[in-house]
Amino acid sequence: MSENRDTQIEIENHLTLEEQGKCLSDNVCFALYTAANALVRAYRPLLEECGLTYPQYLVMQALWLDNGASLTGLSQATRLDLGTLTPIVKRLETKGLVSRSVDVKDERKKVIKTTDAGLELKQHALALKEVLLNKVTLDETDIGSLRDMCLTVTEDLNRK
Amino acid sequence: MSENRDTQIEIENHLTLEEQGKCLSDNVCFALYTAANALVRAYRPLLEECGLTYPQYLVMQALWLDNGASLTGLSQATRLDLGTLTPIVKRLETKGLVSRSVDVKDERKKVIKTTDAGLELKQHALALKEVLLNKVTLDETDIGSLRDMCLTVTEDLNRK
DNA sequence: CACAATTAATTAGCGCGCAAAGCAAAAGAG
DNA sequence: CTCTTTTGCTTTGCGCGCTAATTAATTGTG
Repeated sequence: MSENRDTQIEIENHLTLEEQGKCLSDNVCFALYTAANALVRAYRPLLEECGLTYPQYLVMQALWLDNGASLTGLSQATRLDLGTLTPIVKRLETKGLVSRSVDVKDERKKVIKTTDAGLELKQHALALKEVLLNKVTLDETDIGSLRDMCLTVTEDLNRK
Repeated sequence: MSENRDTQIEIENHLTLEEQGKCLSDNVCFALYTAANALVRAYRPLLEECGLTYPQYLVMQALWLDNGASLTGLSQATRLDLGTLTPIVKRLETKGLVSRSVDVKDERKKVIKTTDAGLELKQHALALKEVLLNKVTLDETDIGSLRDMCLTVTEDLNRK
């Protein structure tokens, strides 16, 4: 029985090569990937009220916290690539939620500012977070450690 | 002091409308979204050895566990939309890793099978998971609860 | 001061991820 | 057996997310 248990541990810990479980759900990677997709999918109908997609919502949140940020600044805040960010911010500009101007001190930089309309969205949009979190059956403590573990994973994977 | 503490709790628990923190990292949603992006990004160079993207890798894993599945079956296993899955499987077919044939019992269904080349990838590809997990500083227990919480979130958000 | 190196942002290209619309095969209903 | 409904898959359109290549402004160097 002790040997049997050792074999189990061996399988669980690193010998996942051959039959690492009976379904994809046994993988953290799959679970993480799927949860993020589910998140965006669940947010979609809610954010539609504000005319935003989830990534656009992220950018707006970053601007509500730091209005007038540069694209590079937004890239660091949202952890989105510049090549991803440029078209997102352009779409926000088209919607009249954001203004893009050239930084007078450094003409390479753009200054992104929320318009009045963009600022008006803040209350409504941030309230949606509660709607979504209310669907989740995890308690506050678990939510907190889920967040922290995700941040750890992100940091670990971005290093090197 | 007691009143002060109540205010704090009020802010943390649901009054996130006004200043819910100083940065996006305070949000589970952002943390989850970002971790999934980091995951795919970190997997990219590793999976390149196999000529796979992460979603393609997911489909291959599903097939290694259940060869001959239908598209709908793969959709349930991978939790990916059919509209997402069709082009992915076609690309796998183009790469010679998968075959697509019509189910003789029900001509609406497609039977997706791994080719010999697709089966040969299994050992190499599944080993990459360890390479990636070794970068993560969380211990086995935390990885397990991260996985479980992600699965819970997915289930919660997919309901209704 | 000229000139290489760096930095900020844009663009093109590819592969998702999903909603919506469409189509053909199968199952149900009368 | 016809006719509606359902099921399985495909296609289109749009918005990411990122890599790689490009452009322009700034900084660093001799």
